[in-house]
Amino acid sequence: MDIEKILNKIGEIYHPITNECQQELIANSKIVSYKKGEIVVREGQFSKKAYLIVKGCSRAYYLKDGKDISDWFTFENEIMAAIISFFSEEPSLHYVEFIEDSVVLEFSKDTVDCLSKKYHDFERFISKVVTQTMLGLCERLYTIQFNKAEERYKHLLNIYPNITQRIPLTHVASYLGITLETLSRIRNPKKTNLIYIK
Amino acid sequence: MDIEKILNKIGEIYHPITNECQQELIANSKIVSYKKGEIVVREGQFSKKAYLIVKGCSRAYYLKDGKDISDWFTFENEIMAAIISFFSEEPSLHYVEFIEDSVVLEFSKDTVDCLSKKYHDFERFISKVVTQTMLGLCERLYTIQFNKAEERYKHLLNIYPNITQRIPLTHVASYLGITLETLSRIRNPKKTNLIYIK
DNA sequence: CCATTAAAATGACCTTTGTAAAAAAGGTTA
DNA sequence: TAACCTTTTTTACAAAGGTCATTTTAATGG
Repeated sequence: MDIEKILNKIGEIYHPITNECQQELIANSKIVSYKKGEIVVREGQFSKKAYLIVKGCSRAYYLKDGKDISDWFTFENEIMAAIISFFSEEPSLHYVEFIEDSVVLEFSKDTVDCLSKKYHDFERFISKVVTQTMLGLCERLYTIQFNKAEERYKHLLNIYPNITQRIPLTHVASYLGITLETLSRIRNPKKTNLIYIK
Repeated sequence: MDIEKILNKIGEIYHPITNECQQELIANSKIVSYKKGEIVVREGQFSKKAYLIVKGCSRAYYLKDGKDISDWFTFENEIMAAIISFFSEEPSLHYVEFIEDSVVLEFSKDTVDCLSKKYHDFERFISKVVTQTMLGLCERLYTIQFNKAEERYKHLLNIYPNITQRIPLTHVASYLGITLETLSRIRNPKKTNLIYIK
């Protein structure tokens, strides 16, 4: 598995990382495999780790009144972190779980800070990641603010056409801010009412 | 009106800006006054301006099916921008409007980029602003994802206890993702049903 | 201070979505 | 393959909140 290739790939998406910097990042990271269902961060913990997904996928979720609510998903070439804990001095509200058997490049906030100081490119790279994340959250807020369940689901399918092949529907539903039952109704609409109108 | 004081203030909140950098920022900015109701950015425009509110307040909103939906508000010592247009090469989805007669320190994305390159402090300052904005969006998403109208309103009052003194209720309602009527019901609950139970 | 306009509250009604419980469909393992 | 467990679908019902029309209240300009 070719880490350089992946770093070049995400460099394209955000901001290119120089070779030297890539090497130093790799030197300060480790490749780790996780099994489906493994939880790497729990509520209340302080987690300063980031996980660049090489293969597989993961989700962040939190418990509200005991209910599991998914907050976001990350797939190949994306970075997962317990965002609040990673960027602030607060404990995590989120759990982070791998949804498939996964391989990740794991590195710490310390490494990020250190490389940011040393390599201007890396600072810009991180800044772009954060900016893009912010813009993504804007869009999600937009989607959720005044859209009906069905519009939200369709919008999600636009972005991740086959998300339902990889993520259980329960998680997709809570991510959309709706219940599993509502999602199920959307996916299996009834025709009866329409047919019997005289 | 003492701009240095305001820059020190927001420096405290995010990351301190050196005096030299402050001066250069001021030299590349201008103080502008806007009247209540003035719209400075419209949908479809490209806007690379940021507005540090010295006095007054503003809101960003968008039109969905012709309906005015407020997306965020900024008050004294906060920075307003048409976030999408400012940070990406996309045209703005938002309108930006001043809700009160306001005074702002106005500067451009070019100035931000230039100062970021020149002053490491400033780059960190901006990075913190973006990071904090991102975390704020996370929290808002959290509030809106699975909370009832009343909980959302109370949560907002927690953060901005007297927002209703400055922002019309229509805008507060759409910001919360609910209708004005629903907000009105929350604020003026009926007691009748409870009294007449035999 | 009145006239006019804009903002907010109210009430009746209806749609959407949540809740709870049960059945069905899929997966996994012995 | 049978037994078990998890995920998804289905149904009936209830609650929350949206829509529309109307009234009340507040704000603003002559």
